[in-house]
Amino acid sequence: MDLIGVLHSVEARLEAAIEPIGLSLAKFKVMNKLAGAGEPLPLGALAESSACVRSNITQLVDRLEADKLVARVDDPRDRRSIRAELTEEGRSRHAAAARALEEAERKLYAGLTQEQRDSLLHLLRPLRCGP
Amino acid sequence: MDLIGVLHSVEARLEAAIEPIGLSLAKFKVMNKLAGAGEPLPLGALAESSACVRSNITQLVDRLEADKLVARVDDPRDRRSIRAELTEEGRSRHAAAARALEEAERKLYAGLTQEQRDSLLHLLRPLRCGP
DNA sequence: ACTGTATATTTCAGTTGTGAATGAAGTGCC
DNA sequence: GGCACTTCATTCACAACTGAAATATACAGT
Repeated sequence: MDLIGVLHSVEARLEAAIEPIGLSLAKFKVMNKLAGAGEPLPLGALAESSACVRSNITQLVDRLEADKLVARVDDPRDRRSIRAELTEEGRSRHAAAARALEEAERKLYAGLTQEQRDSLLHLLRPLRCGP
Repeated sequence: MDLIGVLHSVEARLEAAIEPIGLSLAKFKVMNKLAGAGEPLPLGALAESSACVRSNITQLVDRLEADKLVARVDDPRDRRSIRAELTEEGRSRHAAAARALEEAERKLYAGLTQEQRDSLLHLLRPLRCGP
């Protein structure tokens, strides 16, 4: 149960790192996928790669669109599909947040040697996904 | 999978373990403190020991009260204060959830030796509560 | 006793998540 | 072509959280 405490404290630290940029971890994760893809992505693909429900992405993109960080673009080939695209402002805010997160992650792991980080991840592997 | 991802999946497994009992992890944690104290606790004390904001406890207790698992009792010594108390049903549901969580935790750690569990917790310690 | 000030809870608005139900659009089969 | 079936996104209602503002009570100091 202590694992959960660590989770929330780590998340809070990362969240705090990008708060001055006006982004949350949830918003950053979506923007990060868009930046990585380099092209507009369908909302369903975002939901799947984020391991969350579609309606969650709908609402996140709603807020990102209100922030003018992403735009919805229609897909001419499949009129059901709607793709999300980073705006110019979105790209620069994402870049700033990525730098801040890198720095925060560096500080986070500062208490561990590279060897310890590796064995931490190795020990965690058997915990993920049910038996 | 990264650190955050693994820890979220752990949380989801624990959540799933008590879902059949009709409890969430958030509700269980509050009830666990009440069961541990053995007496009604002020909502402010619950908020502090849960490391969350007071309004969150207000709403959690609202839902627990609607479920008839917890009751609000007035404090005659300080009429600002309201204390939460487990009902009979609350006590038995808490006991059932505690057993289910123990079992889930046992399964969770099944892939690791006792030695590995110890070193996992030891490695996680420096990640909490940043410098 | 009165006037601040601090404390305890609540209320409200907003973020992030889930799951069920809806509507719109593609796909396959007869 | 018409029908069922799936897939896409959205809407709605709710859970769990935060933080700001409101309310009620306690407890000073004067």
